[in-house]
Amino acid sequence: MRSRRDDYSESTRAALVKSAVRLFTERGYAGTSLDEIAKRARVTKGALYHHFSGKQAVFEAAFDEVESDVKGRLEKILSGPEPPWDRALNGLREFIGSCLDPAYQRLALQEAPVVMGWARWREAEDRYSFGLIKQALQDLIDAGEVLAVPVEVTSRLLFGALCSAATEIAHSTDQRKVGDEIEDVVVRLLNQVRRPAADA
Amino acid sequence: MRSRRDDYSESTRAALVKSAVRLFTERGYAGTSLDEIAKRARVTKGALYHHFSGKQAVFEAAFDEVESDVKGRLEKILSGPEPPWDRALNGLREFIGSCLDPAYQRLALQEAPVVMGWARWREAEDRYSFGLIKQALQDLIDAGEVLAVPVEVTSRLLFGALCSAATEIAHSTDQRKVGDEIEDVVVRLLNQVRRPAADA
DNA sequence: CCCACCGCCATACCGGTGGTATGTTCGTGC
DNA sequence: GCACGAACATACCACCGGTATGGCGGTGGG
Repeated sequence: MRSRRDDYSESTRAALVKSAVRLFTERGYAGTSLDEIAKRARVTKGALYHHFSGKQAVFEAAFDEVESDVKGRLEKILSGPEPPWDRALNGLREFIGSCLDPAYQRLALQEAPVVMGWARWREAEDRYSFGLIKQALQDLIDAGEVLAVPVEVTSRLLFGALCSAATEIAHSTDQRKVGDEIEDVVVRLLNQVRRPAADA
Repeated sequence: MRSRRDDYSESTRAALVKSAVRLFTERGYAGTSLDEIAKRARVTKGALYHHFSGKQAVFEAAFDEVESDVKGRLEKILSGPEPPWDRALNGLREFIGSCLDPAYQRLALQEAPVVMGWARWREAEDRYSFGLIKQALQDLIDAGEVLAVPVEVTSRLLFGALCSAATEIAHSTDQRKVGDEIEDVVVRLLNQVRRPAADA
């Protein structure tokens, strides 16, 4: 049976992750010390090293935390009852919205490739947002909604474009305007590759 | 008149920058110490701190070095005698090729936003490759080659897509194949936004 | 009910690194 | 040829990631 100590342990671990997400978001990976992370979780570095193997492991836990959130929201939309094209468009908006979250932006998109190494980051992304985008594109092709394209590279292009654009939105003073412009351009491009036969 | 000491000074500074580019490319910003950079340039940390204000300044010098190379090659192509559309396509290929250089990829595209901070990186990029891409797109619009689109966000989308794609190429085993696929998809997309009237 | 055990966490300490302060050499201009 | 200062070298400090060790308390067997 689940003991009382297990509750305590999981609680402190969660507190450490939460603290890490916040500090990494605010000051970046290099700018935050393990002592700060531990302090904000009201423990010491000893506790931190009991739950994690090192600073990188703490970062990856924070990374998983943030990515899981976004993945959850995206999955809900992409598996909805609407027609494939609409689901894809809604998912697009949701993803752009997620990129505006400072935590997701800095942790998952900016620092993760540097901290975890590109290969490991790419591997992880396959299980998270990028994987979902790729799946959505594949579904569109299977449903005959868009022309056949190399899925891997095309979704990579789309992913990179969206991340870059979302960062631009997040830092602009008039987020609404820039966001609309980007959505407009992307949708226009997507409509170009849409199968004429499948037109509404 | 230019003294002998000025020659010496510039020489060691150049050696430091060259050393920094190499080590930052191989081991990343966090993974290389100033002592290593100095040692490879056959000086000590004291010399390094005489020429640069700190580690960040060394990185930015290395960043400028790498970016200047790419910018030089791109400018040559984009200001050539060919018609605008061909210049743009050639520039595109050249940029993708540049992204395959490990130094440009890791320093300028991956680590720079993290090390310099996104705002400062963006500012710098406006004067380098991104600025050229934006200019090239503007030229295409001015020449009536492509439909009018919001230049800022569109070039941002394009830039992000290309960087992401190029990284994918660089890490793939069959670079030729992936590279061709990407170029194919991008060109196909570009042809979609091309003004019908300007068709060859 | 008690006690031995061990997971959970705290404390103390080390090596390395970015940064600073100070010393030393040597080319340069008067 | 001499004083001056730029161009470096050396010595040192503070901080941080990581490790080793100590101790407290919940847990389970008798």
